[in-house]
Amino acid sequence: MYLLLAAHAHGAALQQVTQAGDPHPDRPEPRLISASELAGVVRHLENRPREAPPRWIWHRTQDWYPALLAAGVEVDRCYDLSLRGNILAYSQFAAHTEYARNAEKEPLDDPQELPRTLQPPPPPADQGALFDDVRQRTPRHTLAELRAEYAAQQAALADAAPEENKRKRLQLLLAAESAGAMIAAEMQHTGVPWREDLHEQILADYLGPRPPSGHRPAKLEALNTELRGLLNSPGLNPDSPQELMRALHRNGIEVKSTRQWELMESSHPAIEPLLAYKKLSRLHTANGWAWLDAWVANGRFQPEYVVGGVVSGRWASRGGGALQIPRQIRGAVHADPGHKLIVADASQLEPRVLVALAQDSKMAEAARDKDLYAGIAAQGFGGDRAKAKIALLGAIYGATTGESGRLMPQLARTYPRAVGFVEQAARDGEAGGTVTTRLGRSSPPPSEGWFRSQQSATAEEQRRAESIARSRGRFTRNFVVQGSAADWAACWLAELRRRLRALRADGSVAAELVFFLHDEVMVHAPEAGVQACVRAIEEAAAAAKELLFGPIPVEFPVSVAVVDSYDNAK
DNA sequence: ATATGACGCGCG
DNA sequence: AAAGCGCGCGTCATAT
Repeated sequence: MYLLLAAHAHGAALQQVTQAGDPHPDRPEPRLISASELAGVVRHLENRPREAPPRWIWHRTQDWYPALLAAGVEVDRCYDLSLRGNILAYSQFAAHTEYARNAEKEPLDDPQELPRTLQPPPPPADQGALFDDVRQRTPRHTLAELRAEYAAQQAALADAAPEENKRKRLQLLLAAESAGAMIAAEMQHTGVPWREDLHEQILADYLGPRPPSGHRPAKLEALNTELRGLLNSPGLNPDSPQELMRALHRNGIEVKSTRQWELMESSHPAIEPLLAYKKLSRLHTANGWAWLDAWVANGRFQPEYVVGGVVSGRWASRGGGALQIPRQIRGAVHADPGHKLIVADASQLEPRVLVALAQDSKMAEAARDKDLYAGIAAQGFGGDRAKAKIALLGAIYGATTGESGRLMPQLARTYPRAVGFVEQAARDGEAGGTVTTRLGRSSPPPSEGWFRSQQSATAEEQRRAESIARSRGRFTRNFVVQGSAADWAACWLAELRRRLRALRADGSVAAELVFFLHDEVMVHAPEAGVQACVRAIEEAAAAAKELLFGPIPVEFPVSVAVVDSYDNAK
């Protein structure tokens, strides 16, 4: 059952449609629901006995789902038309379709002009009078408009490239992306279990007692005093890179920047306290008491995840730096009493994805090892694991200089297919072309300005043009691997959500997904349910591999840690 | 006073 | 040790 949900004057409008997007012949007429009724109606439709839950079709999951979750209502499935539209508008698998031709494509160089086939968004259905003026200014999508959009997307999908299962892959990507949108809202609603007392203890250990706001903590103040003495700069503010640079130069420390690694080249006695200051200062400003006040409440850290926030398909986040929780404070992420944190990580995901994409059977042999880098080292680098890792990551990122660049020929000799694959992606990008992930997410085309930049008259312009082209080549080279890894992770996450919901539904395990970071998930589970969850995580990983690549001999192992505290996970 | 960009550093 | 990719965010400095 496919149910369209659109904002309406005082609530929502609901309409049953066919899979293709036509009004359903049995019940073609829309149904109007007040905002206060909505959660109850959705709950009812989700829980009808002996009936499969509906597939909700809405413009943006973020506009509807948070309010439903707040009312205690989860939904099983949805299509997020906005996210689907963004993929379909660019996907090379659907480039020939009418949908792609009609989509308003803006170059992605300007983040303000992300293409939205449905723009602007309708306001949340449950917002009060505060938003009334906004509502009047932003045209909302009617049911008819949403239905037309959905029908157009379905038509594009039906018309997508059939060869090598590309259509199926694209369909899978659209479903996984929509599942991701639900998961993002659910994880934000649940939040990461966060012990404020443990966080405060960590801060006290590193920085001293909490200072009045606007003041440096004791340990930072002491280091600052020491620095001022050692650098003969009584008024120095080490937080100012310019001041700091001048003070360093006055003392004969000739650095071009104040970056850590450059400072470490010097053996001046001020360097050690300076690096210590920078480290602690970072903790204080990024994840100190102010952060705790702003982002943690009632024992939970509830960041917003932005699905589709990265062109490669990775998620971004807003608020609290959710994707950068530093190791220093991971001890504050702590399971509730009687619960465990299950932290699972897809080992060496991107290199394994490259193996599968390139169908490099030689590298696949190395990937049979639990430690892929060790396998590569044994085959082509005289057992030197560090070298093998640097070489392989360099191939994925497009390293040209340094050790990584020097190791490339050696890697290419042993693995011509894998290296050839990323080289081809780089050449496509350098030529202004587009590359596509396993499931059909394509890189944005270059802007017109990019093509203009490639037309050069003078030798100087030519050099500049080549540098810009190479930079784009590094982007597309990385895009296919990072993006296909994101494809895999999206399927992993969606499959895991399905399994955890099943465990919850049969009453056996009340486990929740609480965190996701590119190739890592965290599940918060009652102790008795840990084994079932670990199984679900591993099964979901195997399912994701099968969905993307079918029965190929490449493993995607996950390493699972069952811990009380996140800092014990790795 | 507020917006913007560079820098530096956290994460994968 | 950083490098080659993708991000968010706090700070300082500068422009408006």
